[in-house]
Amino acid sequence: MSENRRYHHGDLRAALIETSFLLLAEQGLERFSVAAVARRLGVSSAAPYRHFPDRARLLGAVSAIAARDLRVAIADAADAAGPDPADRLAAASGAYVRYVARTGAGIHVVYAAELYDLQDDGRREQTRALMTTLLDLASATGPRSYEAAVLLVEATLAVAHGYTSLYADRFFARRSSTVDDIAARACEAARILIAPSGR
Amino acid sequence: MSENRRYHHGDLRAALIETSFLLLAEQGLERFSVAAVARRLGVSSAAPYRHFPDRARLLGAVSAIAARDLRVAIADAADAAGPDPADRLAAASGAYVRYVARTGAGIHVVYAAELYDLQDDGRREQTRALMTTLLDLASATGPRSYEAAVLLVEATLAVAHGYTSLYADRFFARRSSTVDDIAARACEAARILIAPSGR
DNA sequence: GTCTATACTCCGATAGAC
DNA sequence: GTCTATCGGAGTATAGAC
Repeated sequence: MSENRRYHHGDLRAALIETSFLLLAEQGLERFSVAAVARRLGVSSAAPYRHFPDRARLLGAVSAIAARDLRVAIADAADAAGPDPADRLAAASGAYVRYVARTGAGIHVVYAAELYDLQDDGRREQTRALMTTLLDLASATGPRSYEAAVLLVEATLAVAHGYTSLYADRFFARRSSTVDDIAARACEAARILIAPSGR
Repeated sequence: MSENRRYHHGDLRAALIETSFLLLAEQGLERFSVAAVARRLGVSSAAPYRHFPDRARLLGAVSAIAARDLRVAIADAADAAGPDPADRLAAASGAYVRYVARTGAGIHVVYAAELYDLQDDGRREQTRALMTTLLDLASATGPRSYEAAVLLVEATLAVAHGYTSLYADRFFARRSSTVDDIAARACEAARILIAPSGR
């Protein structure tokens, strides 16, 4: 897996997506570029355009996979959290922090404004499934209306995304800044927001 | 105040900072460029470098002013919120949303990683004063340790920054997406986090 | 399917005229 | 203090050879 390996043979399309995740995690969406991905893979800057017509399509593919993996991570965390609906939704907040800290592909990538016009049914499906999973977790916490469930999902995501962004921007002091620490705090905060009086 | 006005005469340094805020609010830190600021002001791309040696220094000046104005906005909101310490700190969350939605200059600008090495005493002073104001508001909510106050400030900022980021990324549905709506929700969420049992 | 080469655009920054 | 002009570098994307 050396840096200079050529991808004459393998599946460059998959490798491009994989390396895009690495670069997103390392440098964020801000500095993401198709050219840097190609460089990292040791292929020419033109090679990616055989597999993706433009930058947005590559990011769209990354976005779809991120939405799917994020949904799975959230579902797994909810299942690991036990039967209490509030605990299950709160666990989604912690899972979000961990997934996005590891991959750099959070809401800002999944729902990136620059991908808004992109026609990509696979991505649409994954983003919708992600939101459905979150709404189901929220609805399970009580006899809430759809609007209330949306608000609760948004609050949970806001907490998770806020902690994740501050972490990515290196706002937290070194000592208390492991991913698991931040994830635990995001989870705890979400738990309080979901059911302030409960527990 | 037309687009084509020349700034031969006036205070270009101040105009550069002012226009930097406009561009940050319009396009975010991601797309901020010195060249675009110069273009907007109708001066050459070289002109800004008579007033700021490089891009980081211009952003540093913006950062210092943002920290100062944000601190004032937060202090004013706290005073308007009344005597209850929890209400006062929660009001900081709403003030953050409103200020950053208007100016684009939030934590990610004030504490931008790319400005970390910047030697700028004025900016240091403003960022420190901002944090002091927040820590004072947090400490007033109860007999907390310094560490607990830091955690509370971080939670308040995480909520505010999360809502603000989601708003900036156009994540919220059109209908419920006025700045004041989002600010109110951030304030309410912060209020719950600060004193879940209170009120 | 990947390459080299290239065109285009944008940015940060500098040199020197006025 | 601002200008014009320019350099070096980055990125997106395309054309055409292999």
